[in-house]
Amino acid sequence: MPERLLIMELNNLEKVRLDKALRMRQNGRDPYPTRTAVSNNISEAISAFTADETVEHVFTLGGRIRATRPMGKIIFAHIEDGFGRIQLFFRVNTLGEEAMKQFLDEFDLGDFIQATGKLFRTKTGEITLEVTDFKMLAKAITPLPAAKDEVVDGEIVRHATLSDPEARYRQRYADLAVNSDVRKVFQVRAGVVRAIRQFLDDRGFLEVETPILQPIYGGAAAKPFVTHHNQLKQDLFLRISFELYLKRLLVGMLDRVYEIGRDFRNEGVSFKHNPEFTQLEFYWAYADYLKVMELTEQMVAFTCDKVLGTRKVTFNGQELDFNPPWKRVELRQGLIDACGIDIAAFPTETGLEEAMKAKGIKVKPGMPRGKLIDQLIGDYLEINFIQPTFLYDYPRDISPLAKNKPGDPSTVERFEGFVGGMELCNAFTELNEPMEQEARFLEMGREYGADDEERHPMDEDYLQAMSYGMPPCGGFGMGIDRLTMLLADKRTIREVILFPHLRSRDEE
RNA sequence: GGGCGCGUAGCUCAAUGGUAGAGCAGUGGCCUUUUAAGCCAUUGGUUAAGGGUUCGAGCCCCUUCGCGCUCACCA
Repeated sequence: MPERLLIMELNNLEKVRLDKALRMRQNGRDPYPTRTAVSNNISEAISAFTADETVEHVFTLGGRIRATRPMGKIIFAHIEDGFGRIQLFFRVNTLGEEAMKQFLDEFDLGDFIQATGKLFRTKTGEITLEVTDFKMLAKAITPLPAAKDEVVDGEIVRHATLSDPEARYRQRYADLAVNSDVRKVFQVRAGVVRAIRQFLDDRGFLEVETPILQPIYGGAAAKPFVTHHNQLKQDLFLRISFELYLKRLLVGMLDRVYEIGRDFRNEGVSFKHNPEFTQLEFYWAYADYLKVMELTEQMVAFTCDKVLGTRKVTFNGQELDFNPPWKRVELRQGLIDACGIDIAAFPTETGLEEAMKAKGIKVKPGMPRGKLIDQLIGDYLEINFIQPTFLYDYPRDISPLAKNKPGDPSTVERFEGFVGGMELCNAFTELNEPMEQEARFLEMGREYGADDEERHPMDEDYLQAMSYGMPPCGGFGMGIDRLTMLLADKRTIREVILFPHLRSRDEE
């Protein structure tokens, strides 16, 4: 075994632990054995014992040492694995003095240990493993960033545990090892994805995968990340949405498709934005945005049932009720009620800009009308939609992929879902007319200008696909991270992403 | 990118411009039903990094790095 860890300058605590590992090896004990004899996880052992305490239960358990209480001739300790926590009881009568000394000399908090013995209850009633044999499974050189723990009312209370957000995100492994509530967040997250898959699979949707590396990006107004294929000498973009590829599949008669995957947007980070995030999109032939609205309510309610067992969710100190139907607010009327501006009365950006200025709203000059409306939504509506709410019927000029509302050329059939003051999802009746789609692309090109990174590039192959005929359909996109935030009661997206993006540390 | 705040021992936190401390962890002892066990003793610091003011800087000033909040940006 090498006697150093070259990547790290070891502090005193780490040197002591490394010395212990080296000493173990010298004494013929492997601090990192290849195999274990673990028979069950801790939760299984406890369940078996409580099911029938009259018979003898012998287990070999593995886990990290979380607390030790040596008391001379006996030692109490707690170990924890991914499923539970249990007390160990070491006694000189059963183990002998040498083994007791070995435990005290070689084992530290955070080490992985394997312990064999039978379960019993101490006189305070705690289920405990009386250890007859034990060995090191993996020595921890760096101490876990936590002191001891205790159990108060069934909850594990870790004292002086890692709490600096930067350290927690950079060393998420330590955060997870030490803060079991963080582990729960990611169980919720996995449950969300599992529930959504089940919901869509049950309704005949086909899960597909489309390119992440795209020669032309589209489907959203966002700045892309750029990369390069060396051999093909071709610039490629990391996708900003799946939309244009998934809708090509409807042309190909895959009538119901969905994808859960990663989108990348080269924009600022915030409590609800991470440069890469997980998105669900589905497309549904022969449906429209009204049907999608209903399916959305059902899907989210189903997810709540599966993951939390309730549709009433506490988020940010407020109770959210995910029972359908969600509140429905028409965009134009919603803005009239919220700020007194009727966007239909201002068909040009200059008119709308004047109206907003008249209300004392700060407006950056030269914004297209769509962006002005977007600002109104953000300022007056989004933050106030705490309970699940659909905002519907958007202006055509901020929705280049959505289909016109019949009889109203300035409005498209689009809705966004808001919960907890935050946009959760976005959906529309999909534009399936190639001539109109081409016109929209050209308009967007004019609106933003050639130098605006957010302009929609013309995707000629997408128009080619649509020209083969695309069935009428509804489409939908939702941020998985944001839904997880709501169900896990986390106010920042970084809490629901295992390794959120952080600036690189400058190491000289 | 702008504004405000923060960065002290492995972890959690103290410290009027005047000798950098505590609890836990660690180390050495005592202790056969404890549970943040207890008791005695004890190690541990380039106060994020660099520069400046001062007799003297963790504290005041400047620069840099990182993080947080917020504004801007963000279909």
